[in-house]
Amino acid sequence: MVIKNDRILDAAAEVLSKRPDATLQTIAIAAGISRTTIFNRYPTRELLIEALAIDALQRIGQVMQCIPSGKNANFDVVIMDITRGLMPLGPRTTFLRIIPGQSNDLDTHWEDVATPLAIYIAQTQAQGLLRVDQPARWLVASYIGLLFAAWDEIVAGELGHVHAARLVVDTWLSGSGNHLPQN
Amino acid sequence: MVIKNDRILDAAAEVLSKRPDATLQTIAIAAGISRTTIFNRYPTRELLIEALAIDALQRIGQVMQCIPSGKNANFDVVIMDITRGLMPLGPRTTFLRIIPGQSNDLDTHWEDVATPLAIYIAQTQAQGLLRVDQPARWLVASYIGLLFAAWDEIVAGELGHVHAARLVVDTWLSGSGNHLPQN
DNA sequence: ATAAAAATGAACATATGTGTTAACTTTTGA
DNA sequence: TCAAAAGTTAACACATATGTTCATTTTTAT
Repeated sequence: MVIKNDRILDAAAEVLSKRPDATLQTIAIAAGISRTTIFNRYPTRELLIEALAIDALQRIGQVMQCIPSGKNANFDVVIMDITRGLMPLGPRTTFLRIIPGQSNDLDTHWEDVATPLAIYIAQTQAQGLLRVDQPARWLVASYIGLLFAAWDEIVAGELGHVHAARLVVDTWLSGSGNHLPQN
Repeated sequence: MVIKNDRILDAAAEVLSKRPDATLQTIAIAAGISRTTIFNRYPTRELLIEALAIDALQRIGQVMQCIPSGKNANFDVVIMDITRGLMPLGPRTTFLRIIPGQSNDLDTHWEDVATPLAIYIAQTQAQGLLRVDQPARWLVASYIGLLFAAWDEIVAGELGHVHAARLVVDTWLSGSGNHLPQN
C-alpha cells in the first residue's frame, strides 16, 4: 500500500510534535497554505489528527512487515532491521505520544500496529533467545521505551539515525553494564 | 527540605497526566473544591503548572540525594535505590512529559534535576563499570527511557512498583538477551 | 462566641480557536 | 483558450476557557 504525500500532514506532524496544542493557523502557515484550505480536506481538527495518526501508524506498519513469519531468520538481524526502519519515523510519530487523546482510538490502533512486534518478541522469548525471567510484555515495553529515548535524542540533535538504531538494539539486548572480563 | 501537601497539586497532577488540556474546572472538581479557590492560590493556569512542575522536580531531586558523592558505594545498589525511589513518582511527573511547554523552563529544570544522575553515571562509566562503547549521554537517556516505560506500565496496571524497579534495572544493566550458556 | 480567614457561587468581561460562508484569484488540464 | 478545480481572503457566528469581582457562607483560631 502506498502512503501518499500531503503537505498538510507533513506540516501538522512537525508542528504538533513540538506543540500538541498548536492552532490550525500555525499548521497552515507551516504548510505554506491558508487555514481554510485545511478545512477543505479535513473538515474538523479531529479529522486532521485522525488522518495524521492513520498515516503515522501506516508507516510503522510498513516497517513491521519485515518481520518474518517463519522461524528461520536471525533475530538480532531482524530487530536491527526493524529499528533502523523505525528510526526515521520519530518526527512523524512523536505527536502520538503527546496529543491529548479525545478518544482512546489512538491507543487502540497503536496496540494493533505494535502487535506483530509483540508476537515476534514473545515467540523469540519462547525459543529461549530472550531472557525468560521477564514478562514478554515488558520486553516489548522496554524496547519501545528505548525507541522513544532514541527518537528524543535524534530530535535533540544528539544522535544520527544509524548510530541511534545501534544504541537501541545494543542496549536492549545487552544492557549498559560492562560485561567484559574484569582484570 | 519538606515538600508540603496540597490537594490542588495532587488533583492537578492526576488530571493533567491523563489530559494535559484539562480545564481548571475539571481540576477543581477532582480536588473537591471550587474553581475560584484555585485562583486564590494560583492566580493563573501557568502559575499552577509551574508550581506543579517545581513540586515534581523537588520530589525527584529528593530521590537523587541518595546518590553518594564518594566512590565507595556499590553502583548496582545505588541505581536500584534510585529506581525504587523514583518509581512512585510516575503519576506525579507524567504531565512533565506531555504538557505543552509554553516556556522551555521546564526542560531546563529537568536537566538540572537529572544532572546528579548523569554525573554519577558518567563517573561509573569512567571506572569501567558501565560499557564504554556508548556515549554517557545515551546511558542516561536509555535509563530514563526505561523509567518512563515502567511508569507507563504501572499506570496501565500491568506492573507494581517493586517489580517495575527490578525490571528497569535488570534491563538497563543486562539487557533483554538471554546470556545464559546455550546448551 | 466571635472575629478573621478562607472557600463558595454567581455573574461578568475577555480572548481565542473552531468552523462556516461567500466572493475572488490562481492553477490545472483538456 | 477556456472551463473546472483548488486555493485564498475576509468576514462572520459560536463555543469555551481564562480570569475578575463581589456578596455570601463556611471554617478556623482566639
